[in-house]
Amino acid sequence: MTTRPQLSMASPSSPAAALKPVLIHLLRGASDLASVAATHAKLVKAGFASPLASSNHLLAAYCRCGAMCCARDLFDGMRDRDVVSWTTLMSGYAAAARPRDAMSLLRAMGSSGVRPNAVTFSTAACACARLADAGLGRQVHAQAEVAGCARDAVVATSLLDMYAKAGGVEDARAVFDAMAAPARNAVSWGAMLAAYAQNTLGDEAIRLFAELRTHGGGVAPNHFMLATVVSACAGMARLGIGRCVHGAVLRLGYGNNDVISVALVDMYSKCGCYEYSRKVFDRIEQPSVVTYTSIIVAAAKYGRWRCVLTLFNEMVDQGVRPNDVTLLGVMHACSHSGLVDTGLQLLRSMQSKYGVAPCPSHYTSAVDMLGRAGRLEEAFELAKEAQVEGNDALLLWNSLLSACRTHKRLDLATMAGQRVFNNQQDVAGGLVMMSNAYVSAGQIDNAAAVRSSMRLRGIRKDPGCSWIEVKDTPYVFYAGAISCAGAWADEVLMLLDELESKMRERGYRGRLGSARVSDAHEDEEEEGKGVMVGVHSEILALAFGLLVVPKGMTIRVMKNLRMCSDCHEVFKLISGIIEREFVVRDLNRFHHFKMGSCSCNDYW
DNA sequence: ATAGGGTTAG
Repeated sequence: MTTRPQLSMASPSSPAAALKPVLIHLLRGASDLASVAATHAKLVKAGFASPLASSNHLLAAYCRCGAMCCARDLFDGMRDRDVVSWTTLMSGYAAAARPRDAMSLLRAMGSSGVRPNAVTFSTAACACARLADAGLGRQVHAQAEVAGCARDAVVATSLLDMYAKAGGVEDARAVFDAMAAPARNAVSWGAMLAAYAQNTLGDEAIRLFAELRTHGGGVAPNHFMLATVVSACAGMARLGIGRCVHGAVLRLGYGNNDVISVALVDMYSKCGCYEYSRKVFDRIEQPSVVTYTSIIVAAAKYGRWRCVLTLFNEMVDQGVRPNDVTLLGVMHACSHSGLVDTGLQLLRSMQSKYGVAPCPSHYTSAVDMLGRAGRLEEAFELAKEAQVEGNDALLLWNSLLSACRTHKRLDLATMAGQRVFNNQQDVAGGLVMMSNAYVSAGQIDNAAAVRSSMRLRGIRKDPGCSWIEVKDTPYVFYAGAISCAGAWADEVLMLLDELESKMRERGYRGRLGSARVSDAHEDEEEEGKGVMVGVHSEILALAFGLLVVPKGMTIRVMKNLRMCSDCHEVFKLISGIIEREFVVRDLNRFHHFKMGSCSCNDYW
């Protein structure tokens, strides 16, 4: 930021009183520490440093620069402090990712006798949101209620957001419901939509969006809401509704909004329609880092590495500097296409070439690609070199464990498993990996032991499920449970029998449904309830899709976990037997099955 | 003067 010479050159002959508004104006426009400090000096010289209003402006200016030490020194030296002084400093701490300091300031404020106002409560709620601490947030809520501020639109919206970010969607909704309808403005509707979307309640987000249009009391959808709803559709892979929302985006005149375009690119790619993603991207006039990244990530999901590298080079040529997410997307593309050395090179050169330091996720991606390629010793060395901690470490070592499983390297799996256990974090994923590694090595007893220790310790993993959208309605399938097919259940079974025998003729040796131990990668709670014990959810969803999706239409199956190698083989075989195309969305990529093969070329 | 919501990655 530059200072404004025409303002700093206030006439020396002007009376001091005239200087004050000029200096205050300077402060309000300043966002760099040097000019704030310079103006501070001038204020002191002119004798205005101590009056409350000037100090508050200075305080706000220091907070805007993120110079929290300067802000604190100033605050501590102030003779008088009013609610604005306290609130300004609190808000500075919250914005500087120091929510704990903001909250201790709230307590100190209480004992100093200055009464908080609506802005103070809103700021405190924001700090609690950053801490994701609903307990502390509830105390703020209670204080605001007592002070009569809780119905204030801004306070209520901040509290709503706080509950949502602390995982209490019901509490967030209660705050929303308690707001009088006229108090609900575009921001509160947007915050409630985001609350659902961020807590993976996409259906609720879509329902609320519909409610806005019928009972919104004149509040029009804005770009915040549209981006949120599109992202909710992406999360649930709901192509039908996603296209409707895209229509609304265009009708409302937001077709040129970058943030919405990014959400649309992501939505179409997660719905299995890369071509639509491409169309949305091609309409963007001046793609930014984020828009380039969204299409790179989309192409990476489809294993289109040539496309990814072309886009990446084009972006760099255009002078758009890649960020950490872009580079991760390119690395994923390398990983999913077997371009191990290109990917590793990128990891080693990202700092010098693009000024981006490798994050834990970049190391995880690199470990993943080495692991897939069977270069497990290198993967292990790199994992150690990365020196990551906490949840990041879990992801990293899990990735290695998964590779150990695929390549039946129990020796390394045990060492990697140890690293997972050493992390005091959520270990469910690691334990499942361990159990699967034992299964692959034929050590069924050990696998069972890990599983039962999980049950004893009350550790659960999200059950694996697959779903398919038919005429805008999602049908969700769990392993072994055919009841989801409703009236079609019997026909699903018959079709699976028929397919199994046809696959046999082509050399398939497995079984689609039986109590196989290798099914351990999916939840077995449904065991016994279904007619076909052990049949994987994606196979059920596919069979259902083959029956109900009209011929000629691509069948799109979504899955919340990664597809297992058995199912991958089965899907390839089925696509060769039946002349239909189907797309499976994995946890992290797409598989397009056609005439007996898959777009991933078995790299996954 | 001080305050509230959104996109890409996992």
